[in-house]
Amino acid sequence: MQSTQDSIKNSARVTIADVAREAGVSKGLVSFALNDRPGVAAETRTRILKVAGALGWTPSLRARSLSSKRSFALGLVIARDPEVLGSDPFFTSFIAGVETVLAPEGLALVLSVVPDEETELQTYRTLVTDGRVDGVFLSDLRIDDARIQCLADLGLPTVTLGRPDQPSPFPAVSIDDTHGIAESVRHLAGLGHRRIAHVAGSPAMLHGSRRQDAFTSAMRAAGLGDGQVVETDFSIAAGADAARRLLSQPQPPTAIVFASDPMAIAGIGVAQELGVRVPEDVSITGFDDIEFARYIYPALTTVGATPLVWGRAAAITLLGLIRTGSADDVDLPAARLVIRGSASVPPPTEH
Amino acid sequence: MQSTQDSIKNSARVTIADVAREAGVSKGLVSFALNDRPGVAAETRTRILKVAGALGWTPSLRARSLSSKRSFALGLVIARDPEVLGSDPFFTSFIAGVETVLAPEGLALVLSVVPDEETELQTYRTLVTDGRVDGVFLSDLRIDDARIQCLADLGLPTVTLGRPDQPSPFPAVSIDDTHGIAESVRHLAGLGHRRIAHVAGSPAMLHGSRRQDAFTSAMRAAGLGDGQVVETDFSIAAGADAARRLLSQPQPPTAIVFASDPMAIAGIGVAQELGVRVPEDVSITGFDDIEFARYIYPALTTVGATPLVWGRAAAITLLGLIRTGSADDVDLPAARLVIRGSASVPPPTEH
DNA sequence: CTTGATGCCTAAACCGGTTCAGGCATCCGC
DNA sequence: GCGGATGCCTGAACCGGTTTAGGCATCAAG
Repeated sequence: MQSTQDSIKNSARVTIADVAREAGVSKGLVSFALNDRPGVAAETRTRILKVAGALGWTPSLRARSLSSKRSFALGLVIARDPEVLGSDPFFTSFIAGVETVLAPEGLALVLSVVPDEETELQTYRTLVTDGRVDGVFLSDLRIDDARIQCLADLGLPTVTLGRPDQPSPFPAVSIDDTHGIAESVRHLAGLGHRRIAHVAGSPAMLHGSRRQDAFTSAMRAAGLGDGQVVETDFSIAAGADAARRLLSQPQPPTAIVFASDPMAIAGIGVAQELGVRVPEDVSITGFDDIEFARYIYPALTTVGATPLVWGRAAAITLLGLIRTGSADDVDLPAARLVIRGSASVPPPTEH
Repeated sequence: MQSTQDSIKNSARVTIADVAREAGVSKGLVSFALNDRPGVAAETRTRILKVAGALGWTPSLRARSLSSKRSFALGLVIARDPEVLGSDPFFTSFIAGVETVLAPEGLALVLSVVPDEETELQTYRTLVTDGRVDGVFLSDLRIDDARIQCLADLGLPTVTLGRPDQPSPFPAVSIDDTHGIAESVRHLAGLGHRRIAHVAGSPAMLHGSRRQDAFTSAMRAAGLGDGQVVETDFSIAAGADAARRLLSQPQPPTAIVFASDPMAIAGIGVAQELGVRVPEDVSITGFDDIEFARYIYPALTTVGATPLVWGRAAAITLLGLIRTGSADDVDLPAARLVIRGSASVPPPTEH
């Protein structure tokens, strides 16, 4: 009978009950010992641990999830057109940063890519009712963002990537991007540019409008007026259109500050196509310092973001929030300008 | 007492037991009715469903996971340097395609980004012992890929992206990329190029070596010898290096076929930096048709991949495999050449 | 009128953990 | 020597589903 049982056991999962029987204690005590909780004699605890190790016991995530009402996973919902998404390396790096924190803790990342905001809200609701995640990262903050209220109503622990423009019950992990934009403007002004334009991101998105404000402020501070601004939706196509419009004017700007690298790269492409030399005829700066920035010609002068670091910080903050119930805002070091070849002195032939 | 219970119930989850009590049947029968299983009278079934709807019952994924030993999630493990990963829009589009299948089914995608292969294998093991996923997508197939055996040993349902070079127990969802490379070579040969080089991807990766073979075959078929080949690791940096080496030769090629768009874009950058005009002095083709390809200058002639479609197909196949225990290989339409401005007739000044 | 099959349903075990009430010693102070 | 606190441990309930064994009618076949 026993040998039969043994051979059966081989194919079955080792449970906490097996450990308890083998160690001669109760199931409950095994659970206590395994979770480092007080109320277990030191000697008993080591014996239980030894037995568990010998038996090759592994906790069942599923059972743990059910009884502890946790899921040991974090969620990230991305609402973007897949086409646009692909060109933006932000998320892959961000996720890689998140993983460096999650993996050692045995936590998983649940990722959703959805087409629009309505679906996104629905996805959050599903994640909660399914108990799929213990918390989420909220990215791509928008002006008057409906998702904040939605997540607050759902009671889902959340960390926002950036500080919302509205009262938010959630900790924010932010990186100051206005500084980098200001630096770009100062850099260009210092090179002698006076007609500097800005290809802004979407004004509906917080980082879009913030960068745009930073641009205007910096222009004024430099005594260069408000500067021409073209608003886009952050897509490459829109960036290219904006560049075409700016450069086709009777008196085009001598420098363009783009709100993102993909748009800036498209801008360089448009300039070249129009026969406008970069940086001789027009200087161009970007934002993000994506890998391509180094490898196109001329290499892109841009503001270096650090999505990997951001991911780490956000993950650490979210874990803290989940475990302790509260977490402080985190401010990452401001993004700095990386000077390369796409920005130079303005053309001398200016009247 | 009842009103007290009612108010308590408000804050608690509606369980299958509540439905059973309200409908005047047993828990088991409710489960049967909810899962469309035979053995429930039609009238009883509708009554149970109505009660469940009225009570706002939602199945507990966690409880379902525990008892049914499924996790209702699929996994994707990506082993790449995050830096390299960011420039490659493949995965984001692929994931978006996967999501279109998963979301309506109420399934989730668990994503891992790991730094190296050893960690990747460990991640698969963890996913299995944790019962975190019901199946995985295996991407970036390598020559003599150790992961196949690992996944087979783990008994984890898997779909491979592409057909492995070894016996594999898993269904493969493939797209023929050799055709596109051949088309590229024929296109260039047709334009009059005779010295065509290939910047290959990693020879350790299946799609790298396959494209390289396709290049060589196509060259021979066109009567142009083997063609010069430089192997890389698919990184942008390596692509740039390769282009620099090729173009700095005494007799540089008049056309370069790159194994990926990011490398091709870097190649165009290098050419411009060296004062080599594209396409006048050197023609360049890529592979993938990433969004940037359209927006750089000159616009990239490249082979159009369809990662979104691939994601959909892979997800459908994996679901089929999980549900029925087997699935057939799927062959997606071959990737086709997209002709843009980066490839043109070779320079006439050739001796 | 039995026998057996079939259809509908119940009760209870089960998945594998967590948690809580309480039992029994032991040790403390008074 | 006694009441109470403390430490260690057990047993059982619990999380919320799925699944199986079996009970009871009903109905067709023999």
